Amino acid sequence: MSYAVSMSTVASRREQYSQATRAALLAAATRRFAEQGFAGTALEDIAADIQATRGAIYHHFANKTALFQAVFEELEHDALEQSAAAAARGKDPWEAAFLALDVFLERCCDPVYGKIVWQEGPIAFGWPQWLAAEEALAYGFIQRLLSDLMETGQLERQPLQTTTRLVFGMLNAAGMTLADAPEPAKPQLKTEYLTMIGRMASALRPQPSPAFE
Amino acid sequence: MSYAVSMSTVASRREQYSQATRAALLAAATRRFAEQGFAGTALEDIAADIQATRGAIYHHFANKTALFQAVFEELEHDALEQSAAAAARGKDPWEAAFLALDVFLERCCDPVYGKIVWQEGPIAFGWPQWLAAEEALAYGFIQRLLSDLMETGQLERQPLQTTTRLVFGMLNAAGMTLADAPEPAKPQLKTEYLTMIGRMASALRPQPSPAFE
DNA sequence: TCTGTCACATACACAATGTATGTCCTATGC
DNA sequence: GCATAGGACATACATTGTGTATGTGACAGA
Repeated sequence: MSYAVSMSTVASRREQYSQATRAALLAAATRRFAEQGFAGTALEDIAADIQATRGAIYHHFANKTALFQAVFEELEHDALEQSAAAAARGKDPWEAAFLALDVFLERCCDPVYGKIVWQEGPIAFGWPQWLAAEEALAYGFIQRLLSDLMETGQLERQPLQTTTRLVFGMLNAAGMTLADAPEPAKPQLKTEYLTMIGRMASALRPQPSPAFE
Repeated sequence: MSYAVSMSTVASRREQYSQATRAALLAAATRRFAEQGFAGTALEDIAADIQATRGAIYHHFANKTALFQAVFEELEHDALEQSAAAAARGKDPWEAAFLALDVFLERCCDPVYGKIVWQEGPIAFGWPQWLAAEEALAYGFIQRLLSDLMETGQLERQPLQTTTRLVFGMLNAAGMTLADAPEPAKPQLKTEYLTMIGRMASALRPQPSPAFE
């Protein structure tokens, strides 16, 4: 190979190896956590997948929860980026919200994402801390979308927190269900959730005046 | 100890003592699980609360999960009974649903119920098994309410499973939030959730002129 | 080539669950 | 009454998994 110095600063040989094992650990942990859950996964097994020992894990991560958090944040960060990109393509706040919703549901059809972020997340962190983590991620994103809708008068001015939590709860349900569903049933389920969530959210439009769109 | 007056007919002295410790274990476990969570509670501590040892626990329950399940089912069974009683007072399916919702939200203001059933439940059982347990309890109850509404033409005939999961998801969010909320904020929050959930559910009423996009 | 340090491996301490066994007390048959 | 069986626990032990402390070999810099 060539002198591929892709990193900003010189990536010394040792650093490269180190980052490679770290990435491998993340990949192995992702698979294990998705398949066996957080509690059901022993760090020993993750290390063995890499042909390493738990020492490697504890060198790179403070503890089991920190490892899970790294996995979690990587997945959720990517998903959020995709949703945000989709939302940006919307011409108005409503279209933005629906585009984001569509991408989100699509993302949840990946069982790894759905299981880790929506099922195992609250288990690993505990619900309150999971919600706290989400405030900076999906939850916060939803809140901003809803806030935009309210500010522009396209959504009835309801208590923002409560509205956000309810929408979040619906997405939660959708995500978990899609993550658990058998592969062939997913497309059908996805459109069902898309429609129904849309209907419910539309109930909060100022004056439903159905004659006009 | 004095010669206690024999209570019910066939309760031998040993059985009485046994049932008393079992009940005490349930009470102690309920408190511990609610305060420290499932994972954060050691069986040793529960036993110590009763001035007993873990042997007593393992005599009455198969394992830690079974103990939690007993606590869980006791709470959820009572809550469900109250909701069902409220629903029975409704004159039509819609009123029944709203009365049940009101009682449910009130019940969630008890942090013990909210924490154990809605927060710790999925943690202790794992989400899929938690949902499976709920199929016979709150989840199943909601499904019957919605099914009634659809059968009588008071709710648009939407996919029942999907609708149920979404409503369940909203109740989930409401329950968790109320369980976590500081005491003085609860009444206000409760009315907010009552209103908003009502609004969203009403979006599924058959509309004379449905708006389409 | 020497040395310090980084990336791990090894070894150990500890906490918690679950199981196997022991013990006392109560109910019951004679 | 007494002997015996079984139930309600307590005690002791095995196992598993996390987290920490210490050791070691390779790589970078001098």
